[in-house]
Amino acid sequence: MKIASFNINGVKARAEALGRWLDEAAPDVAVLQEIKSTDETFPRALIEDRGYNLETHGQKGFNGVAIASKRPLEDVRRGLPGDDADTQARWIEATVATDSAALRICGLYLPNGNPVELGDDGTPKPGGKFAYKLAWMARLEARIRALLAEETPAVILGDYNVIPQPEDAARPEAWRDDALFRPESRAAFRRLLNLGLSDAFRLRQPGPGHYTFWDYQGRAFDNNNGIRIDHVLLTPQAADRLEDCTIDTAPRAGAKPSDHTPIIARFAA
DNA sequence: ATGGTAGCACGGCTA
Repeated sequence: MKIASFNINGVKARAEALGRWLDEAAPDVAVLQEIKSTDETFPRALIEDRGYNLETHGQKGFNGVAIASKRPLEDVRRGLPGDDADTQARWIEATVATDSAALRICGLYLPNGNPVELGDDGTPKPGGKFAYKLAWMARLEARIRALLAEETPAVILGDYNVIPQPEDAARPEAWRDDALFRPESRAAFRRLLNLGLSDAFRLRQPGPGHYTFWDYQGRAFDNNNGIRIDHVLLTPQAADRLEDCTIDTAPRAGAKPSDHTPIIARFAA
């Protein structure tokens, strides 16, 4: 059972690259971020013709998430709870039946948070993008607390837009004041782990040099000047079933790539 | 110091 996350940076621009990856990696479930498409304009045939069920949560121009699954998707929920005024499409979840137990899949595109704007007291400026990021992370924490209380296997994966540790960036000093690496962002991410979630990739692979995003500019991929910001977090019941977790760098090296590359977790049954 | 790249959609924002 392979479950993948891929920030595709525009589903319409990625038809060839995404199709190629689905054929080669053949994930059972793929959560997609930054589809940059409405539900109505999503090129569904790209996914469905390959035998996937598809649930989308899109918006025009920006953001947007989706779940593709070879098995049926049930109990689909769109939007992260906790703020009815939030119109950004960044969260979708659904249940996938497996041979052993049901898996809750939560796909997310966490706000970038730049530019970082702070008030005179050093706290995030209300209404700013950094404050929105941190507020979204607080809502995420609340949703994860509820998932943990259910004591069922849940996989919460996507583009977290957080560099957890210095070893997760080729040049951490370049990110020091960035919303992806600010202490507030890292602390909020750590709070999620401290609830009892596991970072699937770090359960299997320690050390520096493992990235999921390389900027389009400055030959960043050729120089492996990347950051690890796409993560697969597991409830304890999901971690019990983890077999491995790998970053698939092949799509980033291909033609007309996304600036992210997929991360894939494999589970028993 | 500036400009370097990309997507959406066709102007400017987002990353």
